[in-house]
Amino acid sequence: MKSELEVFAEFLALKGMRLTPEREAVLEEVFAEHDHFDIDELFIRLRQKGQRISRASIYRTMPLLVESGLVNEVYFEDGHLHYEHIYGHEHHCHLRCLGCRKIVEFRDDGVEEAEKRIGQANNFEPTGHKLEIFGYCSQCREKRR
Amino acid sequence: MKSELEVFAEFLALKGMRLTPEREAVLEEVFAEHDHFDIDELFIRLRQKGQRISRASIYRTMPLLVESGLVNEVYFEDGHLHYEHIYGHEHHCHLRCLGCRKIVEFRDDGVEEAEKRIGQANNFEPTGHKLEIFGYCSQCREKRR
DNA sequence: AAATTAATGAGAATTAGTCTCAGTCTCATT
DNA sequence: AATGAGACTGAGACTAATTCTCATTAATTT
Repeated sequence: MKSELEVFAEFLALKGMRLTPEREAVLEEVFAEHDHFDIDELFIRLRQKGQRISRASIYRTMPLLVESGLVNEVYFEDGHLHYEHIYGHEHHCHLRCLGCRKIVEFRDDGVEEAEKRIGQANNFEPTGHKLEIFGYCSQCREKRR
Repeated sequence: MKSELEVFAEFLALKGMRLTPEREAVLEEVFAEHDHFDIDELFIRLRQKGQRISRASIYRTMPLLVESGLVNEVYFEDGHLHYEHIYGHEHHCHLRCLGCRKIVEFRDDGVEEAEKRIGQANNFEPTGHKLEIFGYCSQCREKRR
């Protein structure tokens, strides 16, 4: 399997774009931790590691990472977008606890099938889906009693 | 079945808040058309109907409508949130065409079951879900050939 | 009616994200 | 090694969505 760097390099090459140190730094940091993140977090993490990168470059790089299929926009909350890296991970969706805001990833074959079924029923050719289930985790359920 | 106005009035009363003419106008306009909308559209529609309401009041009212379960945040796009009224409608999710941006509503029992199943598997008590399926509608599929 | 409380509009403030532009870097060609 | 074309960068100006402030108004309670 190709490394994310290879994937990104090929993607950029195909678009006649360059793999610059800044883009590489963003890519690396995005894959450095397995957690959802937002632009500001990424900026701060990069700065802490001594990278001298501007916010503008991060904002410019993110859509490229999304377009190349390495990264996903997970949700919009607190007034800004949140991302996750997805390359190298099986497709998954999210459970979100309305109490503590914890997020749990899950995988479910039924949902994959539903995508196909619903696509057919509506004459759509599905390319993917995003499912969020809201609710309360066991701890928060306890507290609510 | 209660009217949306009754639902909203009860919700507000429960929170010690008032059902003002402005809040009522927003509520009414939200249910006046069955279509997704954003704040600005709503503001313009209200103005066109002669309502003298400020954007601030609309922004203040929307979270109340969402919290009371009458309205849903559908998605974040073009830099702002889009809403739909849901009270009185069966729960549904959305197919989104990546070509023409058309949105089609669908209902699927399998997804409802998946919600329960996934909740149980992860020790969550689900209260709802949001599923978006991305893809291409038949027209856009043609064009892409 | 007075006091209290909630809500409003207007516009200032904030914030995420985009855009501009002058200077830099890369790379293919001389 | 120098050149030129394009791609890329950072800094900060800009835009647009949303929130906040505050003086005023409206409703409710006393």
